Amino acid sequence: MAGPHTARARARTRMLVDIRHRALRQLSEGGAAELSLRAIARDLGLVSSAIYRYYANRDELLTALIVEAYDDLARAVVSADADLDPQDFRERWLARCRALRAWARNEPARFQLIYGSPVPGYRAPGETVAPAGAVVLALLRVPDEAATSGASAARTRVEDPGVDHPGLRRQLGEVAGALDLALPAAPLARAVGAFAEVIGLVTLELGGHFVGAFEPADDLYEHCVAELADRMGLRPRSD
Amino acid sequence: MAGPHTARARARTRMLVDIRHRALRQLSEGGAAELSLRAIARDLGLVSSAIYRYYANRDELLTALIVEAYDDLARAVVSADADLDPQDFRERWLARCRALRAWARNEPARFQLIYGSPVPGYRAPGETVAPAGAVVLALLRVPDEAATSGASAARTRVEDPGVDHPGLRRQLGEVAGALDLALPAAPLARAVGAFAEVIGLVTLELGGHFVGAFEPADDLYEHCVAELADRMGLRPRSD
DNA sequence: TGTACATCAGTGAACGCGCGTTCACTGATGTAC
DNA sequence: TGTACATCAGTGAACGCGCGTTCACTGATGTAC
Repeated sequence: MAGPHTARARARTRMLVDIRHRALRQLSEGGAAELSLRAIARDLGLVSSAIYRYYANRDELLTALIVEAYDDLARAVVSADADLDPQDFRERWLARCRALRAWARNEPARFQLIYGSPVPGYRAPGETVAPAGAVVLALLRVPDEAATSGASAARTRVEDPGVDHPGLRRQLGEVAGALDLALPAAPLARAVGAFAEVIGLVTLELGGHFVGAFEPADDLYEHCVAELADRMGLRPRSD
Repeated sequence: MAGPHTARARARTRMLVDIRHRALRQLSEGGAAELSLRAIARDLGLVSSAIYRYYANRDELLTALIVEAYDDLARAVVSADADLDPQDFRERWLARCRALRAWARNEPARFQLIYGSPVPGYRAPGETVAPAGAVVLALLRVPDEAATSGASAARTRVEDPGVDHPGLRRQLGEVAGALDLALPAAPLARAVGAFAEVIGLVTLELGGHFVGAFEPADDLYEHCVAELADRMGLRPRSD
């Protein structure tokens, strides 16, 4: 990351940032399909072809934006519980869920970029997989730590019906391995379902599906993520 | 719907259908942002301006496609349990959830049109609200009927913590009124959460977020909607 | 410290493409008497 | 049953716009000796 400290190198880094910055403005105004290299160049006072000194083509810029969005979101979620008691898994879960929604509402275009409709003509390269995983992990880490830390895990495991289907058990095992999670199959499946519900709630809210029904959706979201905490056996102040 | 039965009227109806049909093909190839009136005209062997005899502009065509997508999806979901025992609420819930996913996988572009990122430059008119409600209703009807039919409702209501927040209770009451549901606040909130999870799971699957993890996602989906059934107290063969 | 050469950001013109929408028009279909 | 008029589907040209990408180029910045 250090790189050469010539004036030219510094100017280049800055230009790369400026390009992404203008690109984000465009995203927020018209979605990923409207993203235009020519418009970015225009905004920056450059001739349209100059952009190609920085990004080889439109897809490369999109990939950079997607990776950065995943990174930012994961960072926002992970840091949301920094000031909380690490053993208070329930409050940590709630804080992280709130952070996800807050980020999405603050940057709806970036949320749609990663969890919305696929961008027409864009094929996500492999390099987006790891950053995407970081977001899931940021949420699943909490029930995972709760499970390994004892108390709540024991309770849920007793009455747990388990995961019937062997294919799903295998998939869950591999996911646990890849994300370095210790959660057994059943609670892991439950956590994945919880993640999907969180994404679903935010998607519906941003898509205007709660207009005229849950508006604002604050209380609904709060209620739902609390219930998800219940479902995952996250009790307050486990000691 | 009958209208005049002249040759001209029949030709017009057919043309309207053909236009939407070609539009759907385009959607499935490039998403809503790529939808082009000129391309549709070209496909149909018309001059570009001829389209305007049928749809006043691009937004009007989009609205027609959106309304039709909601209608189709709602119909697919509602009819999924036609052959089942009406009292077997659990199997009916599973059948309807499976139908929603099957429809979405079969017509991903149409699913994204209604639950994906907002179409740039398009502002949904009021006439899309009712059809959108029909889809939610198609899923929530099952736990609602289960509740009014006795058995399972009694059990859940006893140990139910209820909905704390008065604002949310009011919103839930209004939604219940608008959709003609008898579910009390707490189970209704749970059902809305379940709907969000279903939409979230399908969104994640279509968005490629399960690639390399839950692929295929059949078992995960099956497991999650079964757990949602448990959560809503939908037991098999309630009698 | 100064010079010769290599790097590379930015230019400007061009290629070839697509879009939504308007408008005056032709000619076939439908309606009223 | 036949005629006069109104309706309306489809034409073709045009307006004004935007896009991604390539290419040969100029001139400033950086590097090696």
